[in-house]
Amino acid sequence: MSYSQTIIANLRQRGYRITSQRELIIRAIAQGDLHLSAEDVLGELQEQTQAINLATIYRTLEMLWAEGFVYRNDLSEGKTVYTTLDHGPHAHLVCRKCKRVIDAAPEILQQLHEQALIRYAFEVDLAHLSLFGLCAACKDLV
Amino acid sequence: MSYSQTIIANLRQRGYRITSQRELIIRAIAQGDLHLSAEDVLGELQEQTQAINLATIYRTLEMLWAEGFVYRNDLSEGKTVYTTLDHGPHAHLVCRKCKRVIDAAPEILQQLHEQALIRYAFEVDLAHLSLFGLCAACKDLV
DNA sequence: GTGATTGCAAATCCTTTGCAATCTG
DNA sequence: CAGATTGCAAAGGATTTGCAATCAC
Repeated sequence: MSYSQTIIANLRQRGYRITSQRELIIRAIAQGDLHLSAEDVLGELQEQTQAINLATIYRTLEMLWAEGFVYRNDLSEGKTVYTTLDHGPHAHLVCRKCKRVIDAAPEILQQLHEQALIRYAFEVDLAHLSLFGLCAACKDLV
Repeated sequence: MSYSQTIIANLRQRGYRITSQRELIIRAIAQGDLHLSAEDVLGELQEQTQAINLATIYRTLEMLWAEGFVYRNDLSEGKTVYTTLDHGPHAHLVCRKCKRVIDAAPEILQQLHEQALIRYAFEVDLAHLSLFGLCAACKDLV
């Protein structure tokens, strides 16, 4: 069973009605490794000539988040982006000067994850990570 | 020298002009351990009957962040908050269930810091990093 | 059928911007 | 004095909301 189907089955079980809109939105967000904003989802769906109202997308994403099926991240770009839970862990390196966002490989988080577990029995949520700092270009300007 | 004075001296050195508005904003944000939004800062200043335009506060906070004097958190819903912390670098492990905050030793971030530099030439801000996840107690409940 | 969900448009909220007036160095 | 910074008001962009129409169960 694909992840989007898992989500749908669970939602039905919890009493939510599965409309064609919800199905499309869930499929869009569950398929990729991307971080999608509400507007991104709209874009994805419009490519398939499936017109859906933005407000519906906002409502659905909010619902999926509240129900625990997607993560919600604010990348300092002014808009909220969502990802599914099976999206592999990785960090966002957000430059505080030029606002560029670099997706970093998950390996750089390994030791942090291990050490937090060993020292504090704390399980760091790797898919939630946004790290601020300075990118190469901006660092050199200082 | 107080931390706000340190900031001011540094800014002057970097060619910024120190206006009364900037001084007030810096004092407001440097004084507490709180996370303040632009509007919060306005509130603080209005208590002292110091009227400052919100746009100025936004511009100043943005500048202070870009220059590395304040930390910025976009994790809370809706609006951006800022903080200064003059004490040593450390990570906050924030449990997303019970909201408990564990202060972690900076060493657990070492490899992450190094790897981000090596792979992406990205300098991660180590101080006042907030990492979300599950603490020991809450992990066992799941 | 009935209550949940959608679409639409207007409303809100946070943040940014253009520009003339005002200050700092 | 020159250029940086402010205030103001208007613009901008993301997100939310009220309400009638529509759809899932």
